[in-house]
Amino acid sequence: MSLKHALLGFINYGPMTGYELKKFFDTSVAHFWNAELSQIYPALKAMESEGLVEMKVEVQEDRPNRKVYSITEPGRRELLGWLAKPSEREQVREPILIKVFFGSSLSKQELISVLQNCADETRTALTYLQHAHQFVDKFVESIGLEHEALFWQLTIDCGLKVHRAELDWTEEAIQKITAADDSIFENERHGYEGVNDIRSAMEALDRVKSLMPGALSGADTYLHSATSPAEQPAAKAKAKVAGR
Amino acid sequence: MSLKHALLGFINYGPMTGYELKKFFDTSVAHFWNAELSQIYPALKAMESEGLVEMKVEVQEDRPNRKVYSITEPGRRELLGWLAKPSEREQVREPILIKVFFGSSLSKQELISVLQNCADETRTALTYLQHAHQFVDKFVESIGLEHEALFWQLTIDCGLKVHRAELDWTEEAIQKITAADDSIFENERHGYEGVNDIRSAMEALDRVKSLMPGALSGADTYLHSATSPAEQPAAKAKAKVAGR
DNA sequence: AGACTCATGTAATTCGTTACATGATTCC
DNA sequence: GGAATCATGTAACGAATTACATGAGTCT
Repeated sequence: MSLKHALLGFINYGPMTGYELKKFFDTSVAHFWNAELSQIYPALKAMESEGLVEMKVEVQEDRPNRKVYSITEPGRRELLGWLAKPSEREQVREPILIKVFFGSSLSKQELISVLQNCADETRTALTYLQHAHQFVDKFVESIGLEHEALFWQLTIDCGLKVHRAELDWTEEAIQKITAADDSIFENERHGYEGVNDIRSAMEALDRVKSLMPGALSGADTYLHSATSPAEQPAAKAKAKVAGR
Repeated sequence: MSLKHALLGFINYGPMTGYELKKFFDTSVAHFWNAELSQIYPALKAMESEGLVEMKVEVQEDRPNRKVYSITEPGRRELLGWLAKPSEREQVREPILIKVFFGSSLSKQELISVLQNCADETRTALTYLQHAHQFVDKFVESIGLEHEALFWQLTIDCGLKVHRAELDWTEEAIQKITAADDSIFENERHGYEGVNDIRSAMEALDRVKSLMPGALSGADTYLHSATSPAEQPAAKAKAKVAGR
């Protein structure tokens, strides 16, 4: 669970409230991690009962009281341990790729506008990240946290690179689709009746699989392979080695 | 909810069972969408009761009966409607970027090995996708579905481009970190006491924000902006225009 | 007058993963 | 003899989003 560790990371900068944590999230890691207040408050409570943080109430007259959380020694240890551990990857989920995958059901124009829309959003994201880069520069200068700048900027660089690649792909995809023969679209209206027999398709799958031993063995392996030996209890031996 | 639509997409190829759907998922869209059987079966049941698919039991002697689902007219309409609609983006969550963001707490060596590990995983994913590309070629040839090849390959191309960008970033990050001054690491052991005062940091944030009006306004905007006018009930007017 | 900021939460719901349950057959 | 394939599910749990609730103070 990364949320707790992200919270710990911020609280490690200095004691703060849930409300302030939300602000930090929104102005710094929003492009790769979101957290709602309704998630932050219970998380803090849980972390307190686990002894990772301590809470002190700051009484206020005119506004609601503040609950200020600070990190404890076990909390700091937990944070450092997690930071140094190899990263679990989150399962990718890209609705746009589902649309492209089944694109033969759409008209050429429909598919292109879906992609166009996608490209526009990516451009917006890129602009945002470029601003964010400048923002970090100014912020770091304003408060004197030059030692953090490298790390913060790196996360933005990652977003920029990945989004540029996405945009690149989207534009290329639009070109390829534009250039494609009309007959591959709107399959239903072209008398295309789907795969006549699913079972023969499945057999074809198996045939090709056996032609390429190991090729797709990674399907389930390559994603969740935070395979530090400690976490892979040898007893289970569930690894599907399939052909290697 | 994209899962239902992905299922519809496959069932649109031809009638099939939950078990077969899982196989198709694993050999075709696994790199951008995962689905467990325990999720597929209830989803199919729900879709049946919504009238999007129809089910027929195929009795078998030696093995458990098969429940074969086929798409209905409303189901096909639902699928086509969803495919043509601009795509919702899923919120990105990248634990690795949290680690980099708080990288100043680690030693240089620790951070580098986390990234090294990440690079290795990305390389594995790239290899997988290259195999997948060949796999699709052979499969398409074997069963004669040339009209689908373009779409299927495009989804793999996307994965390849994005992962190459990720790898690129990771390697660059490792270089930058290697080159960085040692003093920015293991901040706690360098007498770094965090941000002395969170409140002054928050003020600095606000100051820089007002210097760059609109710069970070996109934080919440740029992600979930599947802003087809129909879905944005003007009545709410919740848009945080903040400075523009 | 209406919206936004500060500051806390709870409850409901959705989406997804992991674990558990069954049971014959077939492959090594 | 043990594992994998075929074929269906349920139950528990976890993470995250959305909606709902409260209420004073400030900004436009």
